[in-house]
Amino acid sequence: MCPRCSLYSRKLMAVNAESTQLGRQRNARGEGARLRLEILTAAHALLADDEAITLRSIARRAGISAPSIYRHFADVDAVMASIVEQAFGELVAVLSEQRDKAETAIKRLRAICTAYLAFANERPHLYRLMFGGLWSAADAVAAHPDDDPQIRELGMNAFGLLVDAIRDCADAGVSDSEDHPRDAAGLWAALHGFADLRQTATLFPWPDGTERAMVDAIARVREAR
Amino acid sequence: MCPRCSLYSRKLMAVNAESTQLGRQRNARGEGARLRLEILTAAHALLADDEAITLRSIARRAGISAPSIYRHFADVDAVMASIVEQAFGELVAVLSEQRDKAETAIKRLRAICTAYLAFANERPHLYRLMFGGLWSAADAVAAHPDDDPQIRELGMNAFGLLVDAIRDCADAGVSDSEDHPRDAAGLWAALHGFADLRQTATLFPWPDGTERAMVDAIARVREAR
DNA sequence: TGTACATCAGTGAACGCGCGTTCACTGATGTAC
DNA sequence: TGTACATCAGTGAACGCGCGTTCACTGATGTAC
Repeated sequence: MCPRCSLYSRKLMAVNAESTQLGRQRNARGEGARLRLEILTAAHALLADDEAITLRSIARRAGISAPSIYRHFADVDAVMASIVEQAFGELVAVLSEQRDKAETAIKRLRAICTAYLAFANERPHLYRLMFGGLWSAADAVAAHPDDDPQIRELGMNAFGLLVDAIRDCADAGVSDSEDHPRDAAGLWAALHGFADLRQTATLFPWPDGTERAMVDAIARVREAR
Repeated sequence: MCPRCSLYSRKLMAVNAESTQLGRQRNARGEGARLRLEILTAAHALLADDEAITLRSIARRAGISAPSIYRHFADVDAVMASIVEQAFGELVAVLSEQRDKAETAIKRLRAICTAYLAFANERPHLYRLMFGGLWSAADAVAAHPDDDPQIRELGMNAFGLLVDAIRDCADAGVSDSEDHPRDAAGLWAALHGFADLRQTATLFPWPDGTERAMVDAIARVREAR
Protein backbone atom coordinates (compact mmCIF):
# COMPACT_ATOMS: atom_id res chain seq x y z
CA MET A 1 0.00 0.00 0.00
CA CYS A 2 1.52 3.25 -1.06
CA PRO A 3 1.82 6.08 1.48
CA ARG A 4 -0.34 8.41 -0.52
CA CYS A 5 -3.33 6.13 -0.65
CA SER A 6 -3.09 5.21 2.98
CA LEU A 7 -2.89 8.85 3.91
CA TYR A 8 -5.93 9.46 1.79
CA SER A 9 -7.88 6.70 3.45
CA ARG A 10 -6.91 7.69 6.94
CA LYS A 11 -7.94 11.23 6.20
CA LEU A 12 -11.28 10.16 4.80
CA MET A 13 -11.90 7.95 7.79
CA ALA A 14 -11.13 10.81 10.10
CA VAL A 15 -13.51 13.08 8.23
CA ASN A 16 -16.26 10.50 8.23
CA ALA A 17 -15.79 9.76 11.88
CA GLU A 18 -15.92 13.43 12.70
CA SER A 19 -18.91 14.18 10.55
CA THR A 20 -21.10 11.30 11.58
CA GLN A 21 -23.15 12.33 14.54
CA LEU A 22 -22.86 9.30 16.73
CA GLY A 23 -25.91 10.41 18.64
CA ARG A 24 -28.25 9.90 15.73
CA GLN A 25 -30.34 6.75 15.86
CA ARG A 26 -31.91 5.50 12.75
CA ASN A 27 -35.59 5.68 11.97
CA ALA A 28 -37.87 2.76 12.72
CA ARG A 29 -39.15 0.36 10.16
CA GLY A 30 -41.81 2.18 8.06
CA GLU A 31 -40.42 5.60 8.97
CA GLY A 32 -37.54 5.78 6.57
CA ALA A 33 -39.29 8.59 4.75
CA ARG A 34 -38.45 10.77 7.70
CA LEU A 35 -34.88 11.04 6.57
CA ARG A 36 -36.12 12.78 3.46
CA LEU A 37 -37.39 15.57 5.64
CA GLU A 38 -34.24 15.59 7.72
CA ILE A 39 -32.19 15.99 4.57
CA LEU A 40 -34.23 18.98 3.44
CA THR A 41 -34.07 20.45 6.92
CA ALA A 42 -30.30 20.07 6.93
CA ALA A 43 -30.14 21.80 3.57
CA HIS A 44 -32.19 24.66 4.95
CA ALA A 45 -29.95 24.91 7.98
CA LEU A 46 -26.91 25.17 5.71
CA LEU A 47 -28.58 27.88 3.67
CA ALA A 48 -29.61 29.75 6.77
CA ASP A 49 -25.96 29.77 7.85
CA ASP A 50 -25.02 30.85 4.34
CA GLU A 51 -22.78 27.85 3.80
CA ALA A 52 -22.10 26.09 0.55
CA ILE A 53 -24.68 23.48 -0.31
CA THR A 54 -23.53 20.23 -1.87
CA LEU A 55 -24.70 16.67 -1.54
CA ARG A 56 -21.87 15.95 0.84
CA SER A 57 -22.31 19.10 2.92
CA ILE A 58 -25.98 18.29 3.33
CA ALA A 59 -25.14 14.77 4.45
CA ARG A 60 -22.61 16.09 6.94
CA ARG A 61 -25.13 18.53 8.35
CA ALA A 62 -27.81 15.88 8.59
CA GLY A 63 -25.39 13.62 10.40
CA ILE A 64 -25.64 10.83 7.87
CA SER A 65 -23.32 9.37 5.28
CA ALA A 66 -23.46 10.76 1.78
CA PRO A 67 -24.81 7.59 0.15
CA SER A 68 -27.82 7.63 2.46
CA ILE A 69 -29.22 10.48 0.46
CA TYR A 70 -29.64 8.18 -2.49
CA ARG A 71 -32.30 6.22 -0.64
CA HIS A 72 -34.51 9.29 -0.86
CA PHE A 73 -33.41 11.23 -3.91
CA ALA A 74 -32.36 10.03 -7.33
CA ASP A 75 -29.38 12.36 -7.50
CA VAL A 76 -28.14 15.74 -6.43
CA ASP A 77 -30.42 17.50 -8.90
CA ALA A 78 -33.46 15.96 -7.27
CA VAL A 79 -32.33 17.29 -3.88
CA MET A 80 -31.80 20.76 -5.27
CA ALA A 81 -35.14 20.69 -7.05
CA SER A 82 -36.89 19.84 -3.78
CA ILE A 83 -35.14 22.64 -1.95
CA VAL A 84 -35.96 25.15 -4.64
CA GLU A 85 -39.54 23.98 -4.84
CA GLN A 86 -39.94 24.49 -1.12
CA ALA A 87 -38.18 27.85 -1.31
CA PHE A 88 -40.58 29.13 -3.93
CA GLY A 89 -43.42 28.29 -1.61
CA GLU A 90 -41.77 30.27 1.14
CA LEU A 91 -41.09 33.20 -1.16
CA VAL A 92 -44.72 33.40 -2.24
CA ALA A 93 -45.74 33.19 1.41
CA VAL A 94 -43.57 36.07 2.62
CA LEU A 95 -44.45 38.25 -0.35
CA SER A 96 -48.17 37.72 0.23
CA GLU A 97 -47.80 38.25 3.94
CA GLN A 98 -46.02 41.56 3.56
CA ARG A 99 -48.42 42.67 0.84
CA ASP A 100 -51.43 42.03 3.05
CA LYS A 101 -50.05 44.25 5.77
CA ALA A 102 -50.23 47.36 3.57
CA GLU A 103 -53.33 49.46 3.05
CA THR A 104 -53.03 51.04 -0.39
CA ALA A 105 -52.36 49.54 -3.79
CA ILE A 106 -49.06 51.34 -4.13
CA LYS A 107 -47.92 50.36 -0.69
CA ARG A 108 -48.84 46.76 -1.42
CA LEU A 109 -46.72 46.81 -4.57
CA ARG A 110 -43.81 48.34 -2.75
CA ALA A 111 -44.18 45.90 0.11
CA ILE A 112 -43.86 43.00 -2.28
CA CYS A 113 -40.72 44.48 -3.81
CA THR A 114 -39.14 45.22 -0.46
CA ALA A 115 -39.94 41.74 0.78
CA TYR A 116 -38.44 40.25 -2.37
CA LEU A 117 -35.21 42.15 -1.85
CA ALA A 118 -35.16 41.23 1.82
CA PHE A 119 -35.55 37.56 0.96
CA ALA A 120 -32.65 37.76 -1.48
CA ASN A 121 -30.57 39.70 0.99
CA GLU A 122 -31.15 37.53 4.02
CA ARG A 123 -30.70 34.21 2.27
CA PRO A 124 -28.22 34.84 -0.51
CA HIS A 125 -27.27 31.21 -1.05
CA LEU A 126 -30.87 30.12 -1.30
CA TYR A 127 -31.66 33.00 -3.60
CA ARG A 128 -28.77 32.12 -5.87
CA LEU A 129 -29.95 28.54 -5.90
CA MET A 130 -33.37 29.69 -7.06
CA PHE A 131 -32.40 32.32 -9.59
CA GLY A 132 -28.66 32.60 -9.83
CA GLY A 133 -26.20 30.40 -11.61
CA LEU A 134 -25.58 28.12 -8.63
CA TRP A 135 -28.07 25.63 -9.92
CA SER A 136 -30.31 25.71 -12.93
CA ALA A 137 -33.84 24.38 -12.88
CA ALA A 138 -33.79 24.44 -16.67
CA ASP A 139 -30.72 22.20 -16.75
CA ALA A 140 -32.26 19.83 -14.24
CA VAL A 141 -35.49 19.62 -16.21
CA ALA A 142 -33.47 18.98 -19.33
CA ALA A 143 -31.58 16.19 -17.57
CA HIS A 144 -34.71 14.57 -16.14
CA PRO A 145 -37.59 15.58 -18.40
CA ASP A 146 -39.93 12.99 -16.89
CA ASP A 147 -40.18 14.10 -13.27
CA ASP A 148 -41.65 17.56 -13.58
CA PRO A 149 -40.85 19.40 -10.37
CA GLN A 150 -43.43 22.08 -11.08
CA ILE A 151 -40.88 24.72 -10.28
CA ARG A 152 -42.03 26.62 -13.29
CA GLU A 153 -45.57 26.90 -11.96
CA LEU A 154 -44.30 27.98 -8.56
CA GLY A 155 -42.20 30.67 -10.16
CA MET A 156 -45.19 31.85 -12.11
CA ASN A 157 -47.18 32.08 -8.89
CA ALA A 158 -44.61 34.47 -7.48
CA PHE A 159 -44.57 36.41 -10.70
CA GLY A 160 -48.38 36.57 -10.62
CA LEU A 161 -48.15 38.53 -7.37
CA LEU A 162 -46.24 41.26 -9.19
CA VAL A 163 -48.64 41.33 -12.13
CA ASP A 164 -51.64 41.58 -9.83
CA ALA A 165 -50.06 44.29 -7.72
CA ILE A 166 -49.37 46.40 -10.77
CA ARG A 167 -52.86 45.80 -12.11
CA ASP A 168 -54.33 46.88 -8.80
CA CYS A 169 -52.33 50.09 -8.96
CA ALA A 170 -53.54 50.74 -12.48
CA ASP A 171 -57.13 50.00 -11.49
CA ALA A 172 -56.81 52.35 -8.54
CA GLY A 173 -55.61 55.05 -10.91
CA VAL A 174 -52.17 55.35 -9.35
CA SER A 175 -50.22 53.68 -12.16
CA ASP A 176 -50.04 54.34 -15.87
CA SER A 177 -49.14 50.75 -16.64
CA GLU A 178 -50.90 49.49 -19.74
CA ASP A 179 -49.20 46.14 -20.20
CA HIS A 180 -49.10 44.63 -16.73
CA PRO A 181 -47.23 41.39 -17.49
CA ARG A 182 -44.61 43.29 -19.43
CA ASP A 183 -44.11 45.83 -16.69
CA ALA A 184 -44.07 43.08 -14.09
CA ALA A 185 -41.37 41.28 -16.07
CA GLY A 186 -39.30 44.45 -16.18
CA LEU A 187 -39.86 44.97 -12.49
CA TRP A 188 -38.80 41.43 -11.70
CA ALA A 189 -35.65 41.85 -13.77
CA ALA A 190 -34.86 45.10 -11.97
CA LEU A 191 -35.44 43.60 -8.54
CA HIS A 192 -33.32 40.59 -9.39
CA GLY A 193 -30.53 42.71 -10.79
CA PHE A 194 -30.57 44.97 -7.78
CA ALA A 195 -30.53 42.02 -5.40
CA ASP A 196 -27.79 40.27 -7.30
CA LEU A 197 -25.55 43.27 -7.82
CA ARG A 198 -25.82 44.39 -4.24
CA GLN A 199 -24.24 41.08 -3.31
CA THR A 200 -21.75 40.98 -6.15
CA ALA A 201 -20.76 44.58 -6.76
CA THR A 202 -20.09 45.36 -3.14
CA LEU A 203 -17.55 47.99 -4.12
CA PHE A 204 -20.17 50.03 -5.93
CA PRO A 205 -21.59 52.99 -4.03
CA TRP A 206 -25.33 52.44 -4.34
CA PRO A 207 -27.16 55.76 -4.15
CA ASP A 208 -29.90 56.09 -1.56
CA GLY A 209 -33.38 55.64 -2.89
CA THR A 210 -32.35 53.52 -5.86
CA GLU A 211 -34.83 50.81 -5.01
CA ARG A 212 -37.82 53.08 -4.58
CA ALA A 213 -37.08 55.11 -7.70
CA MET A 214 -36.57 51.98 -9.77
CA VAL A 215 -39.72 50.26 -8.57
CA ASP A 216 -41.92 53.30 -8.95
CA ALA A 217 -40.58 54.08 -12.39
CA ILE A 218 -41.03 50.61 -13.85
CA ALA A 219 -44.45 50.21 -12.30
CA ARG A 220 -45.28 53.62 -13.76
CA VAL A 221 -46.45 54.89 -10.43
CA ARG A 222 -48.23 58.22 -10.73
CA GLU A 223 -48.28 60.08 -7.47
CA ALA A 224 -48.44 63.56 -6.09
CA ARG A 225 -44.97 64.71 -5.13
CA MET B 1 2.62 0.70 -5.85
CA CYS B 2 -1.09 0.27 -5.41
CA PRO B 3 -3.28 -0.15 -8.50
CA ARG B 4 -5.32 2.92 -7.81
CA CYS B 5 -2.38 5.28 -7.69
CA SER B 6 -0.80 3.82 -10.76
CA LEU B 7 -4.08 4.15 -12.61
CA TYR B 8 -4.25 7.72 -11.48
CA SER B 9 -0.78 8.49 -12.71
CA ARG B 10 -1.25 6.85 -16.05
CA LYS B 11 -4.43 8.79 -16.54
CA LEU B 12 -2.76 12.05 -15.65
CA MET B 13 0.10 11.34 -17.98
CA ALA B 14 -2.32 10.61 -20.78
CA VAL B 15 -4.17 13.83 -20.15
CA ASN B 16 -0.99 15.85 -20.05
CA ALA B 17 0.35 14.25 -23.18
CA GLU B 18 -2.91 14.94 -24.97
CA SER B 19 -3.22 18.49 -23.80
CA THR B 20 0.29 19.64 -24.47
CA GLN B 21 0.52 20.96 -27.98
CA LEU B 22 3.78 19.48 -29.14
CA GLY B 23 3.96 22.06 -31.90
CA ARG B 24 4.49 24.92 -29.51
CA GLN B 25 8.04 26.14 -29.21
CA ARG B 26 9.01 28.17 -26.27
CA ASN B 27 9.72 31.85 -26.35
CA ALA B 28 13.25 33.14 -26.75
CA ARG B 29 15.36 34.48 -23.92
CA GLY B 30 13.97 37.92 -23.01
CA GLU B 31 10.58 37.18 -24.50
CA GLY B 32 9.07 35.17 -21.70
CA ALA B 33 6.55 37.92 -21.12
CA ARG B 34 4.88 36.83 -24.31
CA LEU B 35 3.37 33.85 -22.57
CA ARG B 36 1.43 36.22 -20.39
CA LEU B 37 -0.36 37.46 -23.46
CA GLU B 38 -0.84 33.96 -24.77
CA ILE B 39 -2.45 32.97 -21.49
CA LEU B 40 -4.89 35.85 -21.66
CA THR B 41 -5.59 35.09 -25.30
CA ALA B 42 -6.33 31.46 -24.44
CA ALA B 43 -8.69 32.61 -21.72
CA HIS B 44 -10.48 34.80 -24.21
CA ALA B 45 -10.74 31.94 -26.67
CA LEU B 46 -12.31 29.77 -23.98
CA LEU B 47 -14.78 32.48 -23.13
CA ALA B 48 -15.61 33.04 -26.76
CA ASP B 49 -16.44 29.34 -27.03
CA ASP B 50 -18.44 29.65 -23.83
CA GLU B 51 -16.40 27.02 -22.05
CA ALA B 52 -15.61 26.86 -18.38
CA ILE B 53 -12.61 28.92 -17.39
CA THR B 54 -10.21 27.54 -14.81
CA LEU B 55 -6.48 27.75 -14.40
CA ARG B 56 -6.12 24.30 -15.89
CA SER B 57 -8.49 24.85 -18.76
CA ILE B 58 -6.62 28.01 -19.68
CA ALA B 59 -3.33 26.13 -19.62
CA ARG B 60 -4.76 23.37 -21.81
CA ARG B 61 -6.05 25.90 -24.28
CA ALA B 62 -2.77 27.76 -24.36
CA GLY B 63 -0.95 24.50 -24.95
CA ILE B 64 1.22 24.80 -21.87
CA SER B 65 1.41 23.00 -18.56
CA ALA B 66 -0.59 24.39 -15.68
CA PRO B 67 2.43 25.38 -13.55
CA SER B 68 3.70 27.58 -16.36
CA ILE B 69 1.01 30.07 -15.54
CA TYR B 70 2.69 30.75 -12.21
CA ARG B 71 5.65 32.29 -13.98
CA HIS B 72 3.35 35.12 -15.05
CA PHE B 73 0.58 35.33 -12.47
CA ALA B 74 0.70 34.99 -8.72
CA ASP B 75 -2.36 32.77 -8.58
CA VAL B 76 -5.66 32.07 -10.25
CA ASP B 77 -7.17 35.27 -8.87
CA ALA B 78 -4.53 37.32 -10.62
CA VAL B 79 -5.38 35.65 -13.92
CA MET B 80 -9.07 36.30 -13.45
CA ALA B 81 -8.43 39.89 -12.44
CA SER B 82 -6.46 40.45 -15.64
CA ILE B 83 -9.20 38.96 -17.77
CA VAL B 84 -11.88 41.00 -16.08
CA GLU B 85 -9.80 44.15 -16.31
CA GLN B 86 -9.40 43.65 -20.04
CA ALA B 87 -13.09 42.79 -20.40
CA PHE B 88 -14.14 46.03 -18.77
CA GLY B 89 -12.07 47.89 -21.31
CA GLU B 90 -13.83 46.04 -24.10
CA LEU B 91 -17.24 46.68 -22.58
CA VAL B 92 -16.62 50.41 -22.37
CA ALA B 93 -15.38 50.34 -25.95
CA VAL B 94 -18.44 48.62 -27.43
CA LEU B 95 -20.84 50.74 -25.41
CA SER B 96 -19.17 53.94 -26.57
CA GLU B 97 -19.00 52.70 -30.13
CA GLN B 98 -22.69 51.90 -30.32
CA ARG B 99 -23.61 55.11 -28.54
CA ASP B 100 -21.69 57.20 -31.08
CA LYS B 101 -23.61 55.67 -33.97
CA ALA B 102 -26.91 57.13 -32.74
CA GLU B 103 -28.10 60.65 -33.45
CA THR B 104 -30.38 61.67 -30.59
CA ALA B 105 -29.86 61.61 -26.85
CA ILE B 106 -32.56 59.01 -26.34
CA LYS B 107 -31.25 56.80 -29.09
CA ARG B 108 -27.79 57.05 -27.60
CA LEU B 109 -29.08 55.94 -24.22
CA ARG B 110 -30.98 53.06 -25.74
CA ALA B 111 -28.00 52.07 -27.85
CA ILE B 112 -25.86 51.77 -24.75
CA CYS B 113 -28.45 49.59 -23.07
CA THR B 114 -28.91 47.37 -26.09
CA ALA B 115 -25.16 47.00 -26.47
CA TYR B 116 -24.84 46.10 -22.81
CA LEU B 117 -27.44 43.37 -23.14
CA ALA B 118 -25.82 42.13 -26.33
CA PHE B 119 -22.45 41.90 -24.60
CA ALA B 120 -23.98 39.89 -21.77
CA ASN B 121 -25.88 37.72 -24.19
CA GLU B 122 -23.06 36.94 -26.57
CA ARG B 123 -20.44 36.25 -23.94
CA PRO B 124 -22.29 34.81 -20.99
CA HIS B 125 -19.29 33.26 -19.31
CA LEU B 126 -17.30 36.45 -19.52
CA TYR B 127 -20.23 38.47 -18.29
CA ARG B 128 -20.71 36.16 -15.32
CA LEU B 129 -17.03 36.47 -14.59
CA MET B 130 -17.36 40.25 -14.49
CA PHE B 131 -20.65 40.61 -12.63
CA GLY B 132 -22.02 37.23 -11.71
CA GLY B 133 -21.01 34.93 -8.95
CA LEU B 134 -18.42 33.04 -11.00
CA TRP B 135 -15.65 35.15 -9.62
CA SER B 136 -15.71 38.08 -7.25
CA ALA B 137 -13.47 41.06 -7.70
CA ALA B 138 -14.31 42.05 -4.14
CA ASP B 139 -13.09 38.71 -2.82
CA ALA B 140 -9.92 38.94 -4.85
CA VAL B 141 -9.22 42.45 -3.60
CA ALA B 142 -9.84 41.25 -0.08
CA ALA B 143 -7.39 38.39 -0.60
CA HIS B 144 -4.67 40.57 -2.17
CA PRO B 145 -5.28 44.08 -0.89
CA ASP B 146 -1.88 45.30 -2.07
CA ASP B 147 -2.07 44.82 -5.85
CA ASP B 148 -4.96 47.06 -6.80
CA PRO B 149 -6.27 45.83 -10.15
CA GLN B 150 -8.22 49.03 -10.73
CA ILE B 151 -11.25 47.00 -11.68
CA ARG B 152 -13.32 49.32 -9.61
CA GLU B 153 -12.30 52.35 -11.65
CA LEU B 154 -12.97 50.49 -14.87
CA GLY B 155 -16.42 49.57 -13.66
CA MET B 156 -17.06 53.17 -12.77
CA ASN B 157 -16.04 54.21 -16.27
CA ALA B 158 -18.72 51.96 -17.72
CA PHE B 159 -21.22 53.23 -15.20
CA GLY B 160 -20.29 56.79 -16.12
CA LEU B 161 -21.50 56.17 -19.64
CA LEU B 162 -24.97 55.49 -18.28
CA VAL B 163 -24.96 58.54 -16.03
CA ASP B 164 -23.86 60.78 -18.88
CA ALA B 165 -26.42 59.34 -21.27
CA ILE B 166 -29.23 59.99 -18.83
CA ARG B 167 -27.93 63.48 -18.13
CA ASP B 168 -27.85 64.21 -21.83
CA CYS B 169 -31.45 63.11 -22.15
CA ALA B 170 -32.46 65.34 -19.26
CA ASP B 171 -30.52 68.26 -20.72
CA ALA B 172 -32.22 67.68 -24.07
CA GLY B 173 -35.57 67.80 -22.31
CA VAL B 174 -36.51 64.24 -23.16
CA SER B 175 -36.09 62.80 -19.68
CA ASP B 176 -37.53 63.78 -16.33
CA SER B 177 -34.59 62.33 -14.44
CA GLU B 178 -33.56 64.52 -11.55
CA ASP B 179 -31.01 62.31 -9.86
CA HIS B 180 -28.87 60.94 -12.69
CA PRO B 181 -26.54 58.68 -10.71
CA ARG B 182 -29.46 57.20 -8.86
CA ASP B 183 -31.42 56.54 -12.02
CA ALA B 184 -28.31 55.17 -13.72
CA ALA B 185 -27.81 52.78 -10.81
CA GLY B 186 -31.38 51.59 -11.14
CA LEU B 187 -30.96 51.24 -14.87
CA TRP B 188 -27.78 49.24 -14.43
CA ALA B 189 -29.51 46.94 -11.95
CA ALA B 190 -32.38 46.45 -14.35
CA LEU B 191 -30.12 45.72 -17.29
CA HIS B 192 -28.08 43.30 -15.23
CA GLY B 193 -31.16 41.54 -13.92
CA PHE B 194 -32.64 41.28 -17.38
CA ALA B 195 -29.39 39.93 -18.82
CA ASP B 196 -28.93 37.48 -15.98
CA LEU B 197 -32.49 36.20 -15.84
CA ARG B 198 -32.72 35.74 -19.57
CA GLN B 199 -29.87 33.27 -19.23
CA THR B 200 -31.09 31.68 -16.02
CA ALA B 201 -34.88 31.73 -16.21
CA THR B 202 -35.04 30.31 -19.71
CA LEU B 203 -38.43 28.78 -18.96
CA PHE B 204 -39.96 32.18 -18.33
CA PRO B 205 -41.96 33.68 -21.22
CA TRP B 206 -40.42 37.12 -21.53
CA PRO B 207 -42.96 39.55 -22.99
CA ASP B 208 -41.95 41.48 -26.09
CA GLY B 209 -40.82 44.99 -25.43
CA THR B 210 -39.74 44.35 -21.87
CA GLU B 211 -36.31 45.82 -22.44
CA ARG B 212 -37.49 49.02 -24.05
CA ALA B 213 -40.26 49.62 -21.55
CA MET B 214 -37.91 49.00 -18.65
CA VAL B 215 -35.13 51.23 -19.95
CA ASP B 216 -37.44 54.10 -20.88
CA ALA B 217 -39.26 53.93 -17.57
CA ILE B 218 -36.19 53.96 -15.35
CA ALA B 219 -34.52 56.66 -17.41
CA ARG B 220 -37.79 58.61 -17.13
CA VAL B 221 -37.95 59.08 -20.86
CA ARG B 222 -40.60 61.58 -21.83
CA GLU B 223 -41.64 61.16 -25.42
CA ALA B 224 -44.60 61.73 -27.69
CA ARG B 225 -46.44 58.47 -28.18
C1' DT C 1 -43.99 -19.92 20.98
C1' DG C 2 -39.94 -20.22 18.51
C1' DT C 3 -37.28 -19.67 14.44
C1' DA C 4 -36.01 -18.86 9.65
C1' DC C 5 -36.32 -15.35 6.48
C1' DA C 6 -37.32 -11.13 3.98
C1' DT C 7 -37.29 -6.33 4.31
C1' DC C 8 -35.57 -2.13 5.37
C1' DA C 9 -32.45 1.97 6.98
C1' DG C 10 -28.28 3.19 6.69
C1' DT C 11 -22.94 2.68 6.25
C1' DG C 12 -17.77 2.20 4.82
C1' DA C 13 -14.77 2.16 1.41
C1' DA C 14 -13.64 3.14 -2.79
C1' DC C 15 -13.74 5.22 -7.75
C1' DG C 16 -12.75 8.66 -10.92
C1' DC C 17 -12.79 13.39 -11.73
C1' DG C 18 -11.09 18.27 -11.85
C1' DC C 19 -9.30 21.68 -9.26
C1' DG C 20 -5.19 25.01 -7.46
C1' DT C 21 -0.64 24.68 -6.07
C1' DT C 22 4.31 23.15 -5.07
C1' DC C 23 8.69 21.24 -6.10
C1' DA C 24 12.64 19.69 -8.14
C1' DC C 25 14.01 19.29 -12.71
C1' DT C 26 15.54 20.07 -17.90
C1' DG C 27 17.49 22.07 -21.51
C1' DA C 28 18.36 26.04 -24.30
C1' DT C 29 20.70 30.56 -24.55
C1' DG C 30 23.33 34.33 -23.43
C1' DT C 31 27.59 36.13 -20.72
C1' DA C 32 32.29 36.31 -18.45
C1' DC C 33 36.78 34.87 -18.46
C1' DT D 1 38.02 31.51 -29.78
C1' DG D 2 36.68 28.30 -26.54
C1' DT D 3 34.55 27.01 -22.27
C1' DA D 4 32.45 27.30 -17.69
C1' DC D 5 28.60 29.22 -15.67
C1' DA D 6 24.38 31.81 -14.65
C1' DT D 7 19.93 32.79 -16.22
C1' DC D 8 15.71 31.86 -17.98
C1' DA D 9 11.29 29.47 -19.97
C1' DG D 10 8.90 25.91 -19.20
C1' DT D 11 7.75 20.90 -17.58
C1' DG D 12 6.45 16.34 -15.04
C1' DA D 13 4.94 14.44 -11.20
C1' DA D 14 2.83 14.73 -7.28
C1' DC D 15 -0.12 16.62 -3.20
C1' DG D 16 -4.30 17.32 -0.94
C1' DC D 17 -8.87 18.67 -1.49
C1' DG D 18 -13.95 18.18 -2.34
C1' DC D 19 -17.12 16.58 -5.32
C1' DG D 20 -21.04 12.98 -7.06
C1' DT D 21 -21.76 8.28 -7.34
C1' DT D 22 -21.50 3.02 -6.84
C1' DC D 23 -21.13 -1.23 -4.45
C1' DA D 24 -21.24 -4.70 -1.29
C1' DC D 25 -22.22 -4.84 3.40
C1' DT D 26 -24.44 -4.70 8.37
C1' DG D 27 -27.60 -5.11 11.63
C1' DA D 28 -32.14 -4.27 13.41
C1' DT D 29 -37.09 -5.33 12.91
C1' DG D 30 -41.15 -7.18 11.38
C1' DT D 31 -43.53 -11.46 9.19
C1' DA D 32 -44.59 -16.37 7.92
C1' DC D 33 -44.53 -20.93 9.17
